[in-house]
Amino acid sequence: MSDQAAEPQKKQKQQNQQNQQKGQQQKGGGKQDERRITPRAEDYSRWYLDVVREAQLADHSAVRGCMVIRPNGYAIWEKMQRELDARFKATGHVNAYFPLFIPVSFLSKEAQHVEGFAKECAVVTHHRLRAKSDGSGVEVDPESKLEEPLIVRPTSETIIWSAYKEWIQSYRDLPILINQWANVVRWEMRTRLFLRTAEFLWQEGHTAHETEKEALEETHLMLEVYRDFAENVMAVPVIRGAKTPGERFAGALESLSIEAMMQDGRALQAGTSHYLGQNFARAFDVTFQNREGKRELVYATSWGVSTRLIGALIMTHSDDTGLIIPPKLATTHVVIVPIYKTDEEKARVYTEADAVEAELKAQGLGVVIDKREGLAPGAKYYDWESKGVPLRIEIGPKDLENGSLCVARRFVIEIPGEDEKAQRSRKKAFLPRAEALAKIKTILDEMQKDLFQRALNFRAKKTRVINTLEEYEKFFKEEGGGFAWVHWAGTPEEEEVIAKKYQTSIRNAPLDGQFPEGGEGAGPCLFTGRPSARRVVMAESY
RNA sequence: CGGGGCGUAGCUCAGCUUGGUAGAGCGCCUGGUUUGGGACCAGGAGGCCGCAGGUUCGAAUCCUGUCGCCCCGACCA
Repeated sequence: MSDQAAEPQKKQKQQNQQNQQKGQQQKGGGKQDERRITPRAEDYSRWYLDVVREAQLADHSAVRGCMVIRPNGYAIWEKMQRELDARFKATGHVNAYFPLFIPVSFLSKEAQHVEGFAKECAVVTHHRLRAKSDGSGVEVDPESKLEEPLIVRPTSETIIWSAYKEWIQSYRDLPILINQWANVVRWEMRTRLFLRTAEFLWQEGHTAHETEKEALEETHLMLEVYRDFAENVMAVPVIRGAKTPGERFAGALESLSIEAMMQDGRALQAGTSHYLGQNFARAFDVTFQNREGKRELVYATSWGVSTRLIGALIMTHSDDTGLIIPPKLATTHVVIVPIYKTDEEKARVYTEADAVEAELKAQGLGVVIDKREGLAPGAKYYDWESKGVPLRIEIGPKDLENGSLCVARRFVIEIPGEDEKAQRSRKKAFLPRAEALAKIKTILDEMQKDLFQRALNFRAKKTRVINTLEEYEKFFKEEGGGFAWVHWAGTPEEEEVIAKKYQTSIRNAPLDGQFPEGGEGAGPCLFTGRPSARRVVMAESY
């Protein structure tokens, strides 16, 4: 046990030593020594951290479990916000803001809710510091103890429903369709940048409705908004479905999710939409007079996506060179790298680069000219590739002479067996200037589609309809795993047993229209043999 | 919370076993030569060796305590 635990450390140390030696032996050496990103095949989770670091998306902060989102990472989040917010508004929602702090007593008003979140709450107990008697700094002033402790919101259902109670009297006050952009804190034991951090940014929608039917429709509508965003903006294919009772949001009657497949075959829950029934209305005594004049409890939904989406984005598209940003989420679409030898060439190349920049900006594209001195063009290529910029335009003396532009795509769809050089030449094209400028947007659109198609192909390759336990075990233990479509009719207890045994879990029970060939219809549960009406998706997960 | 590991330059780490002038690579700064896939030369800046005690003529190194971080596990809307 202890040896196993020590193993990765040892490995890392050895490797660092080797790298160091190599570096010393062959100074200024080849690509191998310049490698800053661990290949996915070697260590997927280190690859992930390397990509985040090289693209300067985020850093670990001085606070345990919390990250600093750097400008490159925040720019992606801002784009996501803009796209999502427009979709929320288009479906009739408005934004508002509720407090960061929630009285402890609020949380406990909904029994399941408090049970789900109690173990990961940050608690505020005092409101003042005082100087230490030995002058060595400050300490909590015991005199300043709060009468009732406050928790830092892990989610806002309780504080929001305490407000809704004040707002709702009649069916005429419904529906309430509110979204909040906020940060929340969940004191997670183990964290990973973007995927699970103690504090994260998200949006949370909280709606109140007259009827169950209307609330359920809202739940499905927002799930569809998330699907549309994931697939058409992030280029991440997702499976929509219902969580099992054991995996439901604390306090929900139904939890819907979108699940995406990462490049290691594991599933990532990318968004959730919950039907909360009358649970929170009951907890906060929120009733309204309905059309028949009778008092009734309000029906609720909540739904959210978080900065975790950035993790999904990375693990769906990026490669061993670094980040790949889908064009629709990029703030910089094109980087221009000038190439020159003499000062005279430099002046001419810069003039052309400025002109190209202006023309592309006029098309509404984000453009940067990399005018850094003393960096070889190749170094700049690697730099921008690791940051995920979709397109690069190289402008050199050759282009000035020929009236051409060299347009290089960040990626092309792989052809099996193709070596790196061949792939590179497929990425680059010398095009007549006018044609290049006219085609940039088309190329970006193509790339957006290619990313989605590539992810879809990958998921298809790692998806299996499975009918026997032997096959199931083989799929996950020997064949690298992925999404297994199986029949399930077990209890929550049985679900836990299976999860422990195979390290897999039920991601969701997919909604209609998504079943793979041969995966439709009823059958016997894979684990218990009991009859099951439809298949669920099982996978290892993040 | 249990088990393991690590704190030395901005980053990755060596030095510690056997105490004696603080090191390497990358990065950074200056100047020059370079520039179509990770340039080179020369010069330079940068350290309370996590923190607090102790042993010693002398501590990055030995001892004690403490704080922090990472990994494995448990936990995880």
